[in-house]
Amino acid sequence: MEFGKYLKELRGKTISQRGLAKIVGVSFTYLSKVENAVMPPPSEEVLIRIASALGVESDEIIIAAKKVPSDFKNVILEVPEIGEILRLAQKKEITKEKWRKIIDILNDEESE
Amino acid sequence: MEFGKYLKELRGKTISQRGLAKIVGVSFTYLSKVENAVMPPPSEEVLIRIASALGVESDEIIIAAKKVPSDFKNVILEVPEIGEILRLAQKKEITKEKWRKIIDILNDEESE
DNA sequence: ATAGGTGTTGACAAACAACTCAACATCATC
DNA sequence: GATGATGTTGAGTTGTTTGTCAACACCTAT
Repeated sequence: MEFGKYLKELRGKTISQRGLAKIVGVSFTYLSKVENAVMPPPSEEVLIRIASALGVESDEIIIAAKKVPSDFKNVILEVPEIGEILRLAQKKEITKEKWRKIIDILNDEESE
Repeated sequence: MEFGKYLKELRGKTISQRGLAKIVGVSFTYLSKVENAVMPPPSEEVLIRIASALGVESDEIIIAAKKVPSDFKNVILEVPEIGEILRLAQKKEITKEKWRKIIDILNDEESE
């Protein structure tokens, strides 16, 4: 889904462009252009403020904007294994089942 | 490790700034500044050309430049489970052992 | 019909990213 | 001590990001 529509739907139910713009600290004309894809999605800072204003997870909105959240970036750069995982996930189609197993391992408190 | 030093070491043994610059298609003065951290690391395109000129993996040099390789970015945005994995890896310290298990699962051809 | 609230559009701008070019300094070597 | 190969530095350039401001158009209720 395209970011503009995503934002428009998310905002439309609750608040006006001017209202959100005021809270977030940008101009409402800017929001309009973003919603209509006249302009690309905002910077991560602005996205985070939008998320908190609209009550959604900031990761969600940042990813909807097709950006990599910078806290993700930090883990990727620090943990070398992540690189290998990403490379594998890219090459082969990984089943839901496998992902579930993996997440189970990460969540497992016992084996520590 | 800082990128400038990394590049200087990598290049220094084999070739001059002018030599590398010629192959890569940038000015040697630029390389000098990058090596001395007067300027930030180059764009991903240039990093990739440097990698191939120096015979290293491009992911390695891109990560050394503290950037997220764009093929990584694609997987992250497409596979929602990755987000969850990154979030978990960020919160808790994950043991090498667990990472090994995970990579084993991803490599496992049998269970498919 | 006008006042208030809404969204859209065009033109512009500041800050940053990603460089180049000219000039200079250093060092080995012939 | 001139030549050539190397690395450094200052100033400027070009394009992209990330916005702003002024003006307008629409719709609704008074």
